[in-house]
Amino acid sequence: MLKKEILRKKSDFDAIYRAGRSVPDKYVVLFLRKNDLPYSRTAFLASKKVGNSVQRNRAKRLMRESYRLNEDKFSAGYDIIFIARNTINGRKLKDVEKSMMNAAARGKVTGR
RNA sequence: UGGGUAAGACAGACAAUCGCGCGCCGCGCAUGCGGUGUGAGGAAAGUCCGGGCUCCGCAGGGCGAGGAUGCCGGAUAACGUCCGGCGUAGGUAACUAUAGGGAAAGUGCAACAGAAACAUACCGCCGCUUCAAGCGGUAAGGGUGAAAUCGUGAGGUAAGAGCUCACGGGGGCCCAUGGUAACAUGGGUCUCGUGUAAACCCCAUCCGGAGCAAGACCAAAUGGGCGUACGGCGCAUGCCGGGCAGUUGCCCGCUGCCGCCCGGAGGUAGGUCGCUGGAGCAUGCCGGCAACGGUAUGUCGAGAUAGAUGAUUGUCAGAUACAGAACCCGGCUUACGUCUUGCCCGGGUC
RNA sequence: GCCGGCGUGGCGGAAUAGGCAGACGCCCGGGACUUAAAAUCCCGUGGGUAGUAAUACCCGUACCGGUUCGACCCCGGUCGCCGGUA
Repeated sequence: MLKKEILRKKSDFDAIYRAGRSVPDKYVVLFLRKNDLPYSRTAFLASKKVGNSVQRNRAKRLMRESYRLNEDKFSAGYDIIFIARNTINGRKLKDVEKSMMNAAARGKVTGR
């Protein structure tokens, strides 16, 4: 994942939360918005509700890995925020991956 | 074999495939690509103490305020930490805990109860005047309280009282012995009424403040400010003049602009440094009961910036709790899985 | 990451140089008034045990210890919540 593909500006986050759509699922919630760029940008978040720093780190890693394994299935040109829910604790990669793809399909960002 | 107690170790390993941060090498204008090396903890946590480092303040020194610490000796860069002792408390024991200076320097407080809480006489007892009652003596007995004039026995007395004596207990002072010391043991002598300083306070020692979001450097776009280049009138939209450009070359007229550009400053977004080689780690030897110190040899073990260690499968008998570096060290405290060893108490067997 | 503050019944909030915890207001429950309700007035209101009851005892100030005769208060530690800081 290249550096330019990581969301980091507060203005970008605000734009996505304000103008984007949200798609909840069992373990993750997606916020997404078209960005008019030839590539997609992503961010992986886990709030303090998820748990301590070890649990938050693991949640983000599982989401990042799920996205990496399925990156080719996503359409380009979207800003996507992946947010972990506290139900993610103790889950395996396969569960998270399934939940993410489920949400992505309902958000209509897969295809191609 | 059951229970207890103390000390210590580890924190899954290996293989395969996919993937991540950083360093180095090669290729490439570059985004990058390939190779190779390396990559979280014993608590990384809480932020409770102590230092380094940085900025601010400060001539040097002293006094004061405020805060911290508080048996003795040692260790250390320093500490409220650690080690070895002493006293006290708990435990059958191994062992553990300990903010443990000063209450005859002063002040405050001690609710309720009780006569009285720092000086005191309610009941009682004794004596006298005397019917009750009053006056005086008394601290043995009763009663209150967390706390009330040392305990037991004898003498003594009107009744009593350390008033006197014996034994015991506490405290002050002096002496001797052991110990660097705290202190311990023994003797002599004096005297027998509080508690609280994690209440104010006194004494001794220590402390300037803020923190890596400290701080240093580079620095875009847009807007604004300054300098240079444009004058006058008007509060101002504006008006007059001047300059430049366009309108075919020139003049008038008309239109547009009053700058573009340049210089330097500030410093936002962003970036670079600070950023990891240090009171470092490992092993051996020497000194010390120990904490620790000295010395020799070897060695370099994260440095991210939305934040890098993950996923899947297999094997090992089985398998992981608490938990993720964010400037760096020394401690303390708290959370927590497994294993080893010493010691203590009890039970069984020989 | 760093720096501060707070924690008391169901709720908001008192109690403070240590001495009867829960004042006061709201909510809630019961009663009066009313045809019924609202408003108003009166009473009750932390938990447990024993008791027919009056009442008695024990535990309760986020949690765990310490100092003290005695702790919401003083001291140490833990947990949770809130705020500030680029």
